[in-house]
Amino acid sequence: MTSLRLAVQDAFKQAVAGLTDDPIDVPVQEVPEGKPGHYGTPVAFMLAKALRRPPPEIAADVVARFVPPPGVLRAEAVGPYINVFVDPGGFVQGLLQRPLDQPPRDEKVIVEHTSVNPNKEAHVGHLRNIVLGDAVARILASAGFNVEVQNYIDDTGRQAAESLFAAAYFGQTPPADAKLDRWYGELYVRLGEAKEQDGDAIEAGVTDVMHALERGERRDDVAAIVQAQLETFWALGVVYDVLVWESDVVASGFLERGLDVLKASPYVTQPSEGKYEGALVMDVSSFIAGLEEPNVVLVRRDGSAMYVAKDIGYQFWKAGLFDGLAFTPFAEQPTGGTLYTSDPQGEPSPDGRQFAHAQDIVNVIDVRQSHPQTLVRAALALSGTEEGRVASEHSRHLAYEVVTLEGQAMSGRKGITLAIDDVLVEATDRAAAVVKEKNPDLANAEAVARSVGLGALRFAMLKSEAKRMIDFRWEQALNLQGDSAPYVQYAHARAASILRAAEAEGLQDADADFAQLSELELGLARQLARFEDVRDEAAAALAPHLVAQYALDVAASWNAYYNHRDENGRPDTAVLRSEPGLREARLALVRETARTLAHVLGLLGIDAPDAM
RNA sequence: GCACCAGUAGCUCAGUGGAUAGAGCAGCCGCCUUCUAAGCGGUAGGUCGAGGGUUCGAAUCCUUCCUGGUGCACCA
Repeated sequence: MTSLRLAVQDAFKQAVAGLTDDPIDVPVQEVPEGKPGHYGTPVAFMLAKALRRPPPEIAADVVARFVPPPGVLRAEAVGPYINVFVDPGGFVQGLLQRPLDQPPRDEKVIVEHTSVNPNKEAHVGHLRNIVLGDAVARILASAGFNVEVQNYIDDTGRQAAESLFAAAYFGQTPPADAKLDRWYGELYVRLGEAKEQDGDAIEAGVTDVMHALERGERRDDVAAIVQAQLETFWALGVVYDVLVWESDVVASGFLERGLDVLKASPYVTQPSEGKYEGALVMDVSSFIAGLEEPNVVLVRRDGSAMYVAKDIGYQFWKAGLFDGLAFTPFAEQPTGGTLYTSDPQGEPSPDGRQFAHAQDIVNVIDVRQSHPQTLVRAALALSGTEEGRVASEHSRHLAYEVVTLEGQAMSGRKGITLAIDDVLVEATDRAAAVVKEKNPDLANAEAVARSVGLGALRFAMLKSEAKRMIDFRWEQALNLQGDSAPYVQYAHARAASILRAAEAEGLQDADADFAQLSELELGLARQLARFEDVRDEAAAALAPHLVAQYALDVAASWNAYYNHRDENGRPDTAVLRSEPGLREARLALVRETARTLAHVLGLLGIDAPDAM
């Protein structure tokens, strides 16, 4: 809440305190369009029962007792509501130069996202995961958290083995200029088809490669695929702090140590007879209600661990309960920072960096994995350790719905996909065509086209709630008008253009006369003032769509202000043609608008060009 | 069968206890003698899936039902 709204709330509390002894929460909300006042409260309703009087009477009483804080002109009872009127000039001034990020606080949160199997190129289904995780990480950082982004590399899984084996099976070696994730992905699909004729031999070969992977023998091959995938993620403007390889997690003994902890739990048993004879199972019925089958297998009869068991060790490590992984730099990321990787030859704290040891854990994984994710949290909670219980409570699964392709489910195995690389090219091309048409003389047209195309794409993935299904259609995903990133970017460019002209004219902020500002400016300023609430709510709910929707709101308010006309239909908000004094005050508001728009877009990982 | 998610304007979606339920797209009517029309204004369009309940107040909370999606392996 802005300081002004807090002050209004306090003043209401003071006024209410004389009427009742009970401490009462006083909500302060925006007054709807068309009603008198700017901020208001329905608190009179809440007092009605205790005071046994009608709300409008109480509202009048509260108004009589209300002492306006600085910046507030007066309060007025509007029926049962109590509304206050704000001084426009003071309000705008209070907004200028406000910090848009929370000061850093000593609370670490790990965001695990992407985690694409290292055997194929990423498609638009993965795009949602990547963009969502990246936006959440940015929002959490802005809300003051110490954020560590992890990308889990499942290098011992079946998929990686299949792609590597496919190359050998078909006798292929990658051409020098091949993008390896795509190259292996195509072979992976071909191998799937070949299984129908030659299933047994392929199965044997894949198994051999899986064993080799477990021994760490094909690490370089997998790393080459990971490198190729990273090129795509970097092109999206996404960066990571550390890659965590499954083989390293296993080799570090986290699996065994996790299992040792669990074996001491009363919920974990190894039946000597029946359906689960010889397996290690966990009874999760006390954690998950309504299960037909309360037992979950952690370790198979043959001694091999299930995914859930492996993940428990990884989650324990994230929470700082296990140590022992070593790290080494993997790459310098073009968009900033060193990317580290787990590596048996590395060191525990390279360059003084300490990984894991997080208080909060966010796992960005699609909704179909909700069940196994719940099992992992159940295992942590039922481990019988206090640390496990805490880790369970502080880990959240950010579940997002799947992306379909023109109504069809995507499938890497069947080759029904749309690669991010291809979508990026198309997005940039479409944006470039529009830039050329709208602004043929634009200096850095190519860079702007990239920002606009990528922005449109990211925005399409973020503007709705994560639990909403997305059907990818070109026209919608690359929409350059309406509810889209380019709409917001354009609003920003417009503001930037005014600021450039003002600078060329040598206008000085010091000449601003804020007293000349009116209701017109206040409307826009109130929109800007919502930012802190939106940011903190989005961080708490892991909900970037709130930020995206807010970006649209700010752009719309600014565009409405920009185009405003008086009763005679003449523009009455032309900043640079305003009277001196008013002109500079308006300019300050425009600067604040541009700053807010750029920052909000930044939280979504979207550029804000100064011209387009 | 059990569990989770969704159902709001023709379409795609915002809005999770407060004031006449909002936006984009599609439709219709306007606005560039321009601080960038990738924009703005207006108009039309809604039994907020259905029924019951809680509340001064419900799209929002509870409950039953309907429809659609997903999940319930010694896979991940």
